[in-house]
Order: sequence, then C-alpha cells, then structure tokens
Amino acid sequence: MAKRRKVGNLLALALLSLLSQQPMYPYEMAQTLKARGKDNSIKINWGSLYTVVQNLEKYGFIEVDSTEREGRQPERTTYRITEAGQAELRDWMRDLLSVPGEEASGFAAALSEAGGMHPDEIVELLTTRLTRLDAVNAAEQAGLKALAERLPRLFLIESEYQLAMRIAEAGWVRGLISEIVTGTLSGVDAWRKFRDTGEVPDVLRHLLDEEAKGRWDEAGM
Amino acid sequence: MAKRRKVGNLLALALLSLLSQQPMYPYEMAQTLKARGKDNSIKINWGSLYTVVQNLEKYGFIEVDSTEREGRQPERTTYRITEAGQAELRDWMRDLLSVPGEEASGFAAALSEAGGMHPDEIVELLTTRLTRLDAVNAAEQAGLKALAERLPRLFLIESEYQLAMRIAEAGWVRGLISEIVTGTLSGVDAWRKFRDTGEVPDVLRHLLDEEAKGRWDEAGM
DNA sequence: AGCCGATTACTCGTAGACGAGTATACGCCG
DNA sequence: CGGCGTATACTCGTCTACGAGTAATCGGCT
Repeated sequence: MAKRRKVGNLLALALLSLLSQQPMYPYEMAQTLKARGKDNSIKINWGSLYTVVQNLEKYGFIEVDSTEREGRQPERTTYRITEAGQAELRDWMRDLLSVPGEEASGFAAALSEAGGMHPDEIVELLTTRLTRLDAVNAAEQAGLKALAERLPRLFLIESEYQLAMRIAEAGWVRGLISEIVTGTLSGVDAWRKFRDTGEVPDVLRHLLDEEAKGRWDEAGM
Repeated sequence: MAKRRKVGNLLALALLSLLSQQPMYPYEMAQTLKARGKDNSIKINWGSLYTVVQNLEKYGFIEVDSTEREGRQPERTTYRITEAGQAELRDWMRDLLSVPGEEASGFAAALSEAGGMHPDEIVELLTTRLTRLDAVNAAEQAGLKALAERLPRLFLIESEYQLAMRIAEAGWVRGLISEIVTGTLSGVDAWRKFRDTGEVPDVLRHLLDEEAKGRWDEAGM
C-alpha cells in the first residue's frame, strides 16, 4: 500500500487526469488547471511542470502526440496518455482514496516541540491560529455557498473536505487552549513551573532517565 | 507569513529543538529522536539528516562545538545551537503554531479528480479508507490510553491532534459515502449516468463552455 | 506605424531530498 | 581467540523540485 510511484509529484496526478480527457501541451495543461481552480489544491510550478511531464514520458505514462509550431513561436509538443498511464492513474487514485495517512504536518511537528516554550506563549499563538482558522473558514464557507448555486456539489467535494478538516482543527485547538488555560491537561502545572522558575519537574527527570535506557518504545506506538 | 525558511525541512526543526537542550553529534540526534518516538511524526532519513545539519551550519543556526575521535572510529562532530539558531527556532515555532494551512494532501487531490471514476468505485474505495481509518484510530486510541498512564498528556498532544484529525476525517468520509449512495450530493445522478452510458450531462457541457471563456475564477475562491 | 506591456511557452541552473552503500568497532558464542 | 553479526557513524551520487530568467508574439494605444 501507498507504494512509491515512479513519478510521485501530485501535479503528475492532475496531469494524467487531464490527459486522460484529451491530449494537450504543457502550457495548456497549466492553463486548464488554473482555469478549473485546481491551483488551490495543487501548486503549479513552472519548473515542476516540465520536469514532471518529462518524467511521465520517460516512464511511458504519456507519449508525444504531435509537435507543431505556429508562426515562429517555440515548438509546442502535444502529449497524450498511454495505456500504462491510464493504468497508473487508476491505480494511484485507488491508492490515494483508499489508504489514509502519510501526510506530515508542520503543525503536528511544532506541537510535539511545544514543551520547549512557555505555556502562556503557546496559548497566545494557538489563539492567533484559531482566529485565523475561523476567518479562513468563514470566508471559504461563503465562497462555497456562492459556488454551490452555479455548480453541482460534486465538483466541490474537495473544498468541502478541506473546510471540514479545518473546522475540526479549529474545534480541537479551541479545546486545547481551554485545557491549557484551565490546567485540565495533565502536565501543564509542572511545565509552567519549569518555564517560570527553571525547576526541573520530577516527571521530566524520570523520563530522561528512562530514555537513556531506551525504554520509550515499549508501549509500541 | 509562513515565510520561506533558509532550511525548510521539518527535520531541521526537530534538530534545532534538540540542540537547544544540549549539544550533540548527528548520529546521536537521530537516536534521540527515535528514542523519543518522534520518528512517527517526522521521518528520519540518513541522507537528509546530514544535509540538514550541514545547511543549519551553513546559515549559522548551529556551529561546531567540538570534534573528537574515540578509538579509531570516524570522527564525531558535536554541534551546538547558536543565538541565531535559537531565534530561528523560536520564530519558526511561532509561525507553525499561529499560521494554519499550507499542507497539501494527496487525498484532497484525489477527491478533486474523483469525477473521472465511476461513483460505485469511489464508494468502494472510500469504504475501504473508512475501515482502515477506523482501525488505525482504534489502535491509536488504545496506544494513547496506555501511554497516558505513564506520561503526562502534555507529551502526547501531537498524537492526540493527529487522532482527532483522523476521527474527523472518518466522520466526513462516512458522510460523503452516504451522500453518494443516497444521491443527496447534487450532481451524482448525472455523474452516474455519464459513467454508465457515456451521455454527457448538460451541466458538464455548460461548464466546459464557460471554461473556454475563462469564467471559473469569478467566484473568487 | 511603432512602441509597450502582457501573454505565451519554455530553458536552465541550483539546491534539496533521499537511499544505498561503506567502513570501523564491539560484543559474544563456540 | 577468531570469526561474525550488529551497532555506530557517516559518505556519495542520483534524482527531484523549483524559481528565475528568456525570448518570441500579440493586442492595443498613441
């Protein structure tokens, strides 16, 4: 599951999908993606675009359909998808849809280092995040509503998904803030003391000892 | 906000955080991260490790503390964090915690291409995802519970976060499946028809026309 | 008629990510 | 006490991502 792809960039997925509908040349692909608003979910990078197209060709997922020049413009190479490309697209989609996980989040990484900062500062930062999340979500919700009048929702599920996730995140952050503030989160008291006075809590000393003996992984997480 | 970092790899964040506690040599950093179970949230890659350390040094965030050799082993270079490094760590943390978004998800990308597959297949795949999500979540929940008995929750927030997000995702997926099955999701009927009979729905034809004229972005999403 | 800015379409160079490979030392089993 | 598996500590080379730069054409305005 979630196996390594020969061409792993998500932009490649979008391109394969595009070419499965009709042949195109690279620049046209980028334009079409932009026109369809896909540049929200996938960043279109000129550098990547041509590398990805090249690699897709290298591995036989797409092939040259024709090359022509209009006037004296630089040559336009039109590509079409191959059988192998169709298969790859299909397989990749199945994989992405059916296998959860894998995404590394900066926020999660930062959370796991949060012990290095003062609780009050964390609360302040999280509050800022929450405000921004709420703002973005409200805007997005309004945007979605507007679009929903002209488009079947089918075309908007991916935005709905992202919105749902961000709403969930907002909820979680709200909860965390209140847990830190009220002290419900076990460990904050010692943490705050440590950050304020420099006094190393027993728990921490304990943990460091255990770590030295490499006992952490025993719980099998 | 969310500005470009001189050293952008999340591994660098972990390393800075580690070195802000005490000087270490690269291999030791990797060991410590593993011992602390951080290899769940951040993948530790030998190749990346040394590149990142090198870059951190290049930009003055860390500096050589000492180099020694025990016996005839390869030289061990111990690094310590600099003032600039402390500042970078702090600033980066503030950024990661207070600014939401930015994470590109493969699932979202796949969702936005879902129109290219048959609804029944999508439902099948989503159901698989749901099963897996539920399984992973149950396991994680159990694991967390076990750990919570020995560790203050403070050390587990990042796992709690990831769990919360995956639970939210499961909920959303469950909803989507039922919306597709029952046909509540506007557009599925036409979609299914199209996939079954090849008959191009009016809506789609309409959209393609508009796209040609570049009207998509007007809603300002 | 001709100039300017936007659009089209790509090229190239660099920096980063990553994995496979390497080389030494240490423990321990027979 | 010799050999071998494992842990230690990196090195190297490839492949990918990306952004800045380029060069031609087109439309419109003076």
